[in-house]
Amino acid sequence: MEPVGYIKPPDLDAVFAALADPTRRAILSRLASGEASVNEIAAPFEMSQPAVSKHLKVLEHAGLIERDTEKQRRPARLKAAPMADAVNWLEEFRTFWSSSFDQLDGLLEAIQNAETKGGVNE
Amino acid sequence: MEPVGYIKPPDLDAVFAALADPTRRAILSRLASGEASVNEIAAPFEMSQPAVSKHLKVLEHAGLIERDTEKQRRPARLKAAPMADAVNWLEEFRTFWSSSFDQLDGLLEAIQNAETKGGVNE
DNA sequence: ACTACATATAACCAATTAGTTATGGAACCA
DNA sequence: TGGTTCCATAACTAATTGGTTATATGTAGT
Repeated sequence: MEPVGYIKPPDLDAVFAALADPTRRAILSRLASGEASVNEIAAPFEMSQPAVSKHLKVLEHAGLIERDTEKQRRPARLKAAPMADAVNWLEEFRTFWSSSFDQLDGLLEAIQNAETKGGVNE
Repeated sequence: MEPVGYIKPPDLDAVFAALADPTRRAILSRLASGEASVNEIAAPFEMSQPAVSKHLKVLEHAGLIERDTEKQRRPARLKAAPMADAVNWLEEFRTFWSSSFDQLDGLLEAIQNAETKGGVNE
């Protein structure tokens, strides 16, 4: 049994890998407007139902969806929490893409990092 | 020649795939504290230099790093812009992970989405 | 009991990935 | 000139991925 208050560390490998496929991103977008059955999810895609079931399994494994079991349908519902983990990791780099950092071309970068003890870690 | 003002569409496939590997994320974190040569990057890892060169190629292809050429070194520097594209895509789902959306268990979700015309797309 | 439906699973396949070792080539040092 | 350092490339391999078709399973309808 897990200790009370246990929080599983975000599996960024699985989350980013799940997000790396356009079909899976489309599925997530679809689920943002409500849960859907496998066939409903599969309809827009030119691909077999088992292929979609596989994508759903990848998404579920990454914690990005949940499956229900009602009658013979197994609807999927969005679980966006792991996306927050992904964004949290990316946010550590915000400095580097905002405020036209590229123009400074790494000048401030060196200075700034010389006086911060910490760093960007996983 | 490209038209003036042309903006290449973000290749989310390549960006997310590049981020899906822990070695590559560690490399990006390393580069956040300044550019580094291939050997400097490779040092902390228990893996051959060619393996690291491959990772760098993946990161470069995703637009996440740039390579210089000075003397015989080929230092890599962080280019974080594609991370902003990734975050932008993820931000569309912020509603679903913030404000304890999970507790509501999809109740508000259905209502809210019934009255918004648009949706979350790629 | 038979049929249709919704989904999962198995077996297979081609392409990609992440690593390896071996080698090549350019730049520096003596 | 010869050796060393830095890096890239080639060739190979094992594992993973994303798809297929065929089949199995559970549920519902008649």
